[in-house]
Amino acid sequence: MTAAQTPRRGPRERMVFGAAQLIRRDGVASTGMREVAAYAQAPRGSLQHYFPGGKEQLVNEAVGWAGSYAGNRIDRFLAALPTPTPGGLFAEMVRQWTDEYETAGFAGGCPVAAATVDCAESTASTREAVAAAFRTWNGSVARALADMGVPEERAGVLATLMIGALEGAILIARAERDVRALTNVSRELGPLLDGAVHKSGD
Amino acid sequence: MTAAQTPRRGPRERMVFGAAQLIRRDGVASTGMREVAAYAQAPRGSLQHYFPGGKEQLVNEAVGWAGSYAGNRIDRFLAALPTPTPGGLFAEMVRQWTDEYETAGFAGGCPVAAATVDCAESTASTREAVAAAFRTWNGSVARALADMGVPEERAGVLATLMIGALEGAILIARAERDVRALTNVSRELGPLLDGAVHKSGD
DNA sequence: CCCCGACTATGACAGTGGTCATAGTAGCCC
DNA sequence: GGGCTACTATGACCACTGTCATAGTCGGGG
Repeated sequence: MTAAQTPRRGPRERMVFGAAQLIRRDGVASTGMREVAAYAQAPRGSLQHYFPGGKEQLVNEAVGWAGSYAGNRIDRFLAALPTPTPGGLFAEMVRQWTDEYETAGFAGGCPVAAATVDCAESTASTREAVAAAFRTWNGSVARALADMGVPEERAGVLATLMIGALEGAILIARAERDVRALTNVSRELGPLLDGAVHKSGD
Repeated sequence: MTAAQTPRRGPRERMVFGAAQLIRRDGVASTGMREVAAYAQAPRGSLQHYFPGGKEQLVNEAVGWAGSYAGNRIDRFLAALPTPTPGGLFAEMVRQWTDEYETAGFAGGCPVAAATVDCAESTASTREAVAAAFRTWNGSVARALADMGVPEERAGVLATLMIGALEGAILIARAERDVRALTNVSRELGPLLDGAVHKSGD
């Protein structure tokens, strides 16, 4: 999961990836450009070369990367599920985090959430990047739900519920250093989500 | 809701309150001590007098204040509800945020969430303060649910679900500058919460 | 060989942060 | 009044940030 473990990518992509990693751990403001370069094992001089827009551009790209990653992840979860159900998908989304927290500790949260908290009011372009990331993510989840038989108009709403509940649970889990909030939310929401399937006549 | 509007309190409390306000808007790292003093209309020299522990202490007290505030708020919501139900309480919790966002704009989020994102990994004492704040808040909600007839062992779990879903929805609403996520989560979770009442034989 | 573009390498700069040191004021008690 | 405590006031310090300027390296095409 660290940048050093994926040296195959070019330095530019490593820096975007590394920025996302550092942001989700320390927040946007506490993540320095020099730190990103060092973490990505990239030369400091490359920062201004690849990101002439400065930190703002780097952060926005990191957020965009995180949004795409989350979206793609949904498709992979779907493919891995033997019999896809909304609750099963949500359980997989949650499990990604419980797995990380149990094996790697509670160091990091969601980079999109971090960027929202730190930049929503101060940096307009980053706020838009965050909104776009949530949109991408939400779109993937909604599409997955629709494929499972959830009516179109409810798929988007439930996708937002899933993402929101997950983000909140991540927050609480990190604060408490306990995955309890994550497992709770998965168990409680599972039946509700499954109940939304195929009830078009509701 | 601003510090300037509540000049009755002493300077120390104004600074704690003001810190919470600034943190929830810009995050912990982007909130300066000088800025807090100016915002609270308190002398800069008082910072080191009242908070010898520095910024860490100020932030921790701000987080603690926010936790108590959120907890007390629950009791007031309960008192205001004609016929208290879990879903009704949750709707009130959500409405506090939709009201703020519709009248005052999307400038601020939850200070506890901001402190979690910015300090969970870097500052141990703040992480504990955040955990305590969530514990306080969760305790108030759980007690309210229990009073409404939710079995004790489920009250705590559902309280965490409510707080988590609310926090996540706040995040998304701020990113999108739209209360949609908040209203969605309230509508979707309401029936689920109400269904938990009085089912001790479940 | 030389030029040129892509990329790297550093040093400097101006701004800001939290914190400390020091001095000053106000009010109360003896 | 003297002295003590609570609080205020300000300037300085040092670490650090994002950004820029400048120069260097390297590889390929003319």
